[in-house]
Amino acid sequence: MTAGATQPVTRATLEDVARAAGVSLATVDRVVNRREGVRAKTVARVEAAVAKLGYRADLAAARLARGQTFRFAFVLPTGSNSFMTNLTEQVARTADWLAGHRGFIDIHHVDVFDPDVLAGALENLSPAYQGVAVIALDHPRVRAAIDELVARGVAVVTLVSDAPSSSRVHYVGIDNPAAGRTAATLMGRFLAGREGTVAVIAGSLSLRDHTERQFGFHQILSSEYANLSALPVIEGRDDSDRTRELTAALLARHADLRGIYCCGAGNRGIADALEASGRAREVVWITHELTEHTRRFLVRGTLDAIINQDAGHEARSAARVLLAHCSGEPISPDQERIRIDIFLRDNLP
Amino acid sequence: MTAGATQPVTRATLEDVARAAGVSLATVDRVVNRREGVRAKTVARVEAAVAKLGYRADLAAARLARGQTFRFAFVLPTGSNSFMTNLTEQVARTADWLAGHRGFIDIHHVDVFDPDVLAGALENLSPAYQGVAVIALDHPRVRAAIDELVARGVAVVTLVSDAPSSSRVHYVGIDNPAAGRTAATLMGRFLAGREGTVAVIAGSLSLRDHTERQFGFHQILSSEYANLSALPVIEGRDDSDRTRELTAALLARHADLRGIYCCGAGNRGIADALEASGRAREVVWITHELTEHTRRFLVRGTLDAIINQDAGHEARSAARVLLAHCSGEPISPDQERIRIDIFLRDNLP
DNA sequence: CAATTTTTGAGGTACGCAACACAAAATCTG
DNA sequence: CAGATTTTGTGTTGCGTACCTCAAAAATTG
Repeated sequence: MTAGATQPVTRATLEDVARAAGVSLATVDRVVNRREGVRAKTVARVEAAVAKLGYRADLAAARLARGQTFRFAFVLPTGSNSFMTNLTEQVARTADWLAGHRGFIDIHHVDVFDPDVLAGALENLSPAYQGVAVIALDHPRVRAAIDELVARGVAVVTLVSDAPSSSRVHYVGIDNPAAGRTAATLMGRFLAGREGTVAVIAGSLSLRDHTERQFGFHQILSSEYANLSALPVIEGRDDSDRTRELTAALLARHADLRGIYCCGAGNRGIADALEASGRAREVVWITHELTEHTRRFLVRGTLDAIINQDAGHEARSAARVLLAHCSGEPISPDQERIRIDIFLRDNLP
Repeated sequence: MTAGATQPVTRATLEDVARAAGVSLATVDRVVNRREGVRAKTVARVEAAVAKLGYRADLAAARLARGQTFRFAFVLPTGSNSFMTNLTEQVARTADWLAGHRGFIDIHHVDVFDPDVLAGALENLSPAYQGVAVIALDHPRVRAAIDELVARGVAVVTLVSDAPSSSRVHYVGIDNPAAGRTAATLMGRFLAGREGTVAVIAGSLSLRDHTERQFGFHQILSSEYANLSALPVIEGRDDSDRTRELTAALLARHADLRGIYCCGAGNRGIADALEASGRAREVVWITHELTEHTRRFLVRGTLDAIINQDAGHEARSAARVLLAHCSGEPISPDQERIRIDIFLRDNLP
């Protein structure tokens, strides 16, 4: 039958607590906001009343009274691959949402692949920002720039690509080595005992996320799937044309090529080369990031699986974390953990 | 270099808009809240000012001024399998969050597997609720109870299990046929051409979600993987002991059993039987819902993949949808879409 | 143009809390 | 017990919006 505690219809206010505890509003305010100058005995009385009435501060009223506003900068790449375009749009949507909560987001586009340019952008950021989200590069100058921002009291979160040795307060993104391991397990299981070689294509090995994925991939492939041997990593520079040529060469050179793992962009080139070779159905191809292109390749059967990070989730999470950090609220780690999504043809969103 | 529009530091208020449009605060209020009695020309002037200043209502202030509070009921099963226990906890956490936003959630536990009991519970729900989230059963009486609630102006969302023919405003959960298809694709690919039989274990075929998963699974298995033939569906009633015996019998009877797909609960029974048989590593086992148990089986290698729906996401999404619906705000479909997660050993959260 | 209707303005209150000033009471000190 | 100190109470203001009343101005009508 219907069970479950029924709560009061109206919420208790600070005044209710004051009345219940037999003290004044000011004293209750001192207790709840942990200001000093209240005897331990009185604190206990107030806290008892809070517990008894189930008092919860009205966040809307509190925010209004505090009257703080927040300004955040999102530093994103100028580059325009599908994932980054999508991420930018998701950040814009998040900005729209934040605008209703006294928060403003400015999007700054810089060449995040050049450490000096990126570090320079971070150094020149207006001091008006209370928080910064940045697609980081794990480079000394960038690290120093982040550390300096943090030292100035700015909340910095890294987005998609981390700088773990910096003092950023949070990393919003996936565990890239784990993503690589996931790809390797899928590859190994899809190939189920067949012998041959597997190619790994990265955008650039100077990108921490690509390197980490590649590392995770090799780790599992070599330890668990002795039937498969990995070819040396190829750098496609996230460019479709270059990647097409490299893939075509691979296919021509290695008759025993069974799989391709691409841990960066340039997927259109791979698809072209695979389909041109006529071996699209027999070669297992696994790549990252769900875009309109990769979706098409997956549906068509050229692509076998997509490892994805949800850009919308990342944008919202970064904003939430910055907001929570700046207003001293806790975050719920559960909600902010970015998952490694696996998409097959059947579970595409 | 650093580009990107820099926004004003302080947000525009209603007064700013009034000043800019050269009208009074009252008139601006009439325009933004779509009250009547304002000339079209004036409306246009005000709207121009709103656009120019980029005015956005301060949600905190608006909520405070409106002074509305919301009461929602979550109707959850009394049953205590791991997934439902987790869901209940996630709903409790969500309630905690909502409490800060003038919203209250009462959790009602009922036997959702009995249509009459569930319908009765819905019918007897206090009229004080503006919204209800329910793990539905697609049954005429339940449907009627939902329709009546909706007719009374209550926002109803179905959670985890849908009643598509009812007039609920939203379904928070995964696409179950697609989940079944996903499991089948994984099964087919992991078995990569081997011949044999595959068992399907459901909780009960009277549960819409189990039926739908099973349907999706068979659909793909029969059309794409001719090497595998599915055995008749077994009903384990989500009970570990019963499922253990059934699984043990399956293993004994079918030497060519290559895979097990479980679209319900009772996983501990399957694990026991599989491990006792000594065929745990060779039989591909795929199941639903990440729990402490299934996680253990996956890490150990007995279980090969988990199809999951994120209970935390579902609880939060249900609350957000109800809140948005009751306060007339739009929802962002993107954020409310519950994904079909695939977990392998490597991408466990 | 006067009478009527419509539109606009001025002003107020309330929401729940934060933040502050200052006075009153209680407690402690020598 | 006077004086100093700590603790508590009273009171106020403001945040930005919603919603209300009543009067003034403007537009429309006969």
